[in-house]
This record gives sequence, C-alpha cells and structure tokens, in this order.
Amino acid sequence: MATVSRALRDLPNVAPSTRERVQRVAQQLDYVANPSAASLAVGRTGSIAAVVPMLDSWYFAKAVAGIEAVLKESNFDLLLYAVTNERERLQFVTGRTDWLRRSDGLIMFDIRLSDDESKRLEANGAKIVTIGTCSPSFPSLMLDEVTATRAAVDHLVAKGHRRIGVITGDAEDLGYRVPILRLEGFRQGLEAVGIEQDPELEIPGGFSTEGGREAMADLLKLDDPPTAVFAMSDEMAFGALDQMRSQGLCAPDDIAVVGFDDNDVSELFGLTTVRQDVDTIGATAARMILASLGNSGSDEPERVLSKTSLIIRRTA
Amino acid sequence: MATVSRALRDLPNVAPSTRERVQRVAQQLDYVANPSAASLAVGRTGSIAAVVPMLDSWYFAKAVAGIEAVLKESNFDLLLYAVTNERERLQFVTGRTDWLRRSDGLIMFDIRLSDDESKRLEANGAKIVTIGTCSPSFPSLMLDEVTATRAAVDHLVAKGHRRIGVITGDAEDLGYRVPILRLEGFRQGLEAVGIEQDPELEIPGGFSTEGGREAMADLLKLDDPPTAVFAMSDEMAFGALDQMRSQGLCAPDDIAVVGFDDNDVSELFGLTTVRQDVDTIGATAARMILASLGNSGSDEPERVLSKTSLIIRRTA
DNA sequence: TTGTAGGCGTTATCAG
DNA sequence: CTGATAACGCCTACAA
Repeated sequence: MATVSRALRDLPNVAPSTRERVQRVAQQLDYVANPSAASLAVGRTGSIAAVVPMLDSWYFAKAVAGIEAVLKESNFDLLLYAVTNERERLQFVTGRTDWLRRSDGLIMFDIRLSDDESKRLEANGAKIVTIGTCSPSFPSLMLDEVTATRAAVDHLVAKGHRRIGVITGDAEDLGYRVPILRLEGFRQGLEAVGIEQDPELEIPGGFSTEGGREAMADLLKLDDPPTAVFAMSDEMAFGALDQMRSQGLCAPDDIAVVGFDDNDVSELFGLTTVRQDVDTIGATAARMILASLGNSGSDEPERVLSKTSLIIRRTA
Repeated sequence: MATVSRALRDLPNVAPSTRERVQRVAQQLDYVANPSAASLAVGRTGSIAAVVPMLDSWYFAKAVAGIEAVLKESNFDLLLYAVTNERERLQFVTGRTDWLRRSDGLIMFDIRLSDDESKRLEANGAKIVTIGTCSPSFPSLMLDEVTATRAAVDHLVAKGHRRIGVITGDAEDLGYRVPILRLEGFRQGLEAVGIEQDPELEIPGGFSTEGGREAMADLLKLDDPPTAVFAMSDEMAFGALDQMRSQGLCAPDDIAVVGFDDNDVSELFGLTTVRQDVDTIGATAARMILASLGNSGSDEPERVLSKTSLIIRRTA
C-alpha cells in the first residue's frame, strides 16, 4: 500500500519499473485516491473556499473566475458559498462553519467580520483573506473606496452639479463595508464643497440592474430631482440609464450618471465610471491565500491596495 | 463518542438532557465535525460539483447562482470547476477525476462527453446531470437550441434580410454542443428559404463582449458585409453593437442584430434576442441532481426541455 | 526499495 | 439510552 501511495503521488524511493506498473494498473482500474481519506490523513483538504455576497453580478463572477484560474494551476479545488443576508452571514461565521474543515483557506468578499468573530475564527485555525473589508487578524485586499468614490463625485461637482443622487447597496443594511465606504466617499465629496447632503437622494439599488432601474424611478419622482447620479455599480447605472430612457430622458443632458466597476459593456453605454481592476483582484486574492497557507500567520497581516481610476466617457 | 455523534446530528435515542449538555459543550469549544472524516465513514461528501466552460459570463454566473441557492437549502456545498479548453476537458473527464469522490454529484454545463466517456464515468459511480448537452447515461436539461435559433433567423429573414452573419462560439472548436446546435439552427433557417450560406459570414466571438466587438469588425471589413447579424450570446451582441457604434453605424438601420440569452441589460440596448429562462435552469439542475442521488439511476435518464422565446425589441 | 502498523475523526453496529 | 469497537481509505513513520 505504501508503495502504491508513493508511486501514485510521484514521491521518491520507488523503483521506476514498480512506479510504471502501479500507474498502469491504476489507470486501468480508473483508480483515484479518495480525497476524504487523504484529507483525514494529512490534515489538508486541497481546496480553497470563497464567499461572496452575491454570485450573479459582473464583479463577483469575474473575481471568482480569477480565483479559479489561479487555484487550478496549484491543483486546488474551489468551494463557493454565497452569503446574501445577515442570517446567512451569522450562520456562515458562527454556525455551520463547515468550510473551516472542508477547505484550507477562505477568500471572503466584502462580508462583515467583527473583531470578535475574527479572533474566534483565527483561534480555530482559519486562514482567511478578506477582500473589500479588513480585519485585524487576516491579510486583506482592498480598494481605497473613499478616494475612488470621491473621484467620481468631484468630477460631477466640477461639472457644476450641486444636487447629486446616489444609488447605494442593499435596502436592508447588511453592514457590508464596501457600500458604506462608498457612501462615505460620496458624502465627503459633497461636504468638501459645502453641499448639504439630502437623505432623500440616497436610494438603495441592491447592486442589480433592476434595482438601479427602480432607484432611478424613485429619484425622478422627487419634487426636486437630482441633476446627477452616482451609482455604486455599473449594473445599477445601466438600470438607471434604462429608466431614464424609458421616460425620454438622456444622460448627461437631463441627468449625468457615473457608475463604479467599468463593466465589459460600460464602454458601449458611454458610461463614465470608476474602474477597478477586477481581473487581477481575484487572482491576487488566490495567490495571497495560497501564500498564507505556508507561513504560520503570526506576523502582521499583509494589506494590499488595488488601484482605481476614473474613466470619463459620455454620461457625465 | 457515539452518543456525542448522535446528539450533534439530532439523531434519536439520546436523552434530552444529554443532548443538551453535548450541544452546549460543543458550542463552547467551537466544535465542528470534520467533514472529511464523516465522508470517509458514510461514503457521502455532502457537496455537489458544477463544471462550466467559463465563469465570467452572464449566463453561467446566473446559473451557478441558481444552483447555489438550491444547494444551500439542502445543506450541500458547491464545488466549482471551469473547463475552458480541450486539454482541461480531458483532464477533468479522464485525468484527475478528483471531483468524483469529492462530490456526490456533478452538474455539467455544455461540456462534451463522448458516449465512451459517459459509460466510463457511469461505471465509476458518477452521478451527473448535463445541461446543454445530453448523454445516454445521465439525466439532462436542455433547450431546443435549433428551434430557438431558427426563431431568430426566421425573424431576420422575414424582415427581408438575405445576407446574414453569425457570431459563433470559440475559435478553436472545442466541440461544445450549444454553439454547434445554434449554428445548425442558423443554417437550417437560411436553407429553408434557399439562401446559400457563406462561410465568410461565420465568425467566432468566444462568447465575450470583446470577441463580439472583433467579430463585428471583421464582418464590416468584408467586401460584401451582411445586412443582419445573429450573435450566439447577448454579450457578443453588445460587443458587436459597440463596434458598429464606433464606426458610426446603427442597428437596425445599417445592420440588424439579434442576440441570445436576454441578459439583464439587453432591454436597455433594445436588443432583440432569444430569451432563455436562466433563473430556473440552475435551480432545476440542482434539484435534478439532488433527486438523482436517491434513486439507483438504473431507470431511463430524465430529459427536461427548457422554454425559449423570441423577444423583439429595436435592433431587429 | 518495499512492506507493516498505527492513526487521522467520524459513523454504525452491537452489547451492556 | 449509552458506550465500546470495528470499519472508512489513505499517509507516514519505521522495520525489513
């Protein structure tokens, strides 16, 4: 048995002839080692988990694709979880923490983690890389959301807009960091030029096209609608633009629109937007988690900042 | 040990007081059963795998989201694999068939499976549901791709188009069924009205926006460009439209465009397209695989057909 | 270079 | 209702 195990895993100390024979027979029998048994024996699973707040959005699909590509190179499998509301978040973080033993490491996208929860997980041996949020215990990969958003707002302000709406994240406040930080950037941008923020102009859009559509509809119903709108994702911006179109309005003439992401189709819409480098974000996160498997994790967790840039097109 | 095991899994034959004590202590210790050990013991893993040809496309992101949602209800985890070329396909199907023991079942999207390979996998105890393709051994969920595509082509023909281009799947022929079937529907549509198909008008677009852009550019360079174009996905249609726009052309006046999918933003583009019910496809597949875990699989594999419909908007 | 034995953490069986 | 005990299939010493 030991020899077979070694032969199959290309370990040394096996006679070439034996190795060849073993591999041939294994092939004939379609033999594949049972990963559960192997995990049990070695204490590693050979898979990495990723948690996202939603799967069907351009950003997360792209990011997960980047992760998968890197993991494949290292022969790691990918476990995917979606945590879409607070109940699921709690369940994931403090309840059925199955993933803790099912995977060797976790990539956590923009999901809130209190310091307590962080410590708890760390104590239980969790290896985590957070994206969008940061935790005291784990390495993280972030954007400077506030600055990125300010670029968008400053641009609108420079164009002379004083009454600016914002289409935010989800309706129920899940405490996701990213929308919160973007909102902060938005508010800062207004404050900087002495514009008083009007709560009426902050409408949730759930990060979906449909949500963006509805949010813009609400904005247009206002007695004093905004002359410009910042949407926290391009997908919501698309929805907003569609709503405008269906009411015969046009960007930027009637209302200027700025998005966030630089989606594949944003160029087609001529959407002015804040570009983030999604392609590399997933890959980088995957490399970070793989790297963190090696070291003990006792050193100061790494902080990586990904770049953003304002892409000015036609809608603002 | 046995009692603890029973208590934690809510099995009968445990005194209420004992159960409560066990659960309390488990909670205090952050104890979570090791899934590898459990898998080894019971022979089931509690996870389902999904393989897709690409992750960063609207269709697959949506479909995977649907799968995840259903699996979560049944406490199954999701393993995600991408198989993007023939090398990876072979590796996945005949090489490192790790997933076979790592998961209890596999949902396979539009990935070729020869009859031999099917039999082989079946013999090795694989539980599979195929989407987009069908295999003699496994249940499958499909569209009537040919008919769906014909609807698009017939529409263009009815509008008087005689010279129709098509933006197909990938350049390297991976043998993926869906693009092949759609191409067949396309050709049938032309034949039906006696139009001779011109190979020059069949350009690969790799199912990406960028690919669609390039494909349309090629089409426009032709001595005798088409007056209408059918793209096998909305994303490619978006790219095509963008290319037209950048050359000052407009749909449908200069070239009519029809897509396939009915993407979230297609309405905004006014894209005429073949709608498929992506939302339910993933969920249905997940239910099918879960159902197939129960029965022996000896009976005739189930065939489910999902509906499509032509949505006529402005581009054609 | 090969083979033997113990253990990884569960679950299931069976005796108390 | 509870507690021993033998799998589950593999890996890692260590012995041959």
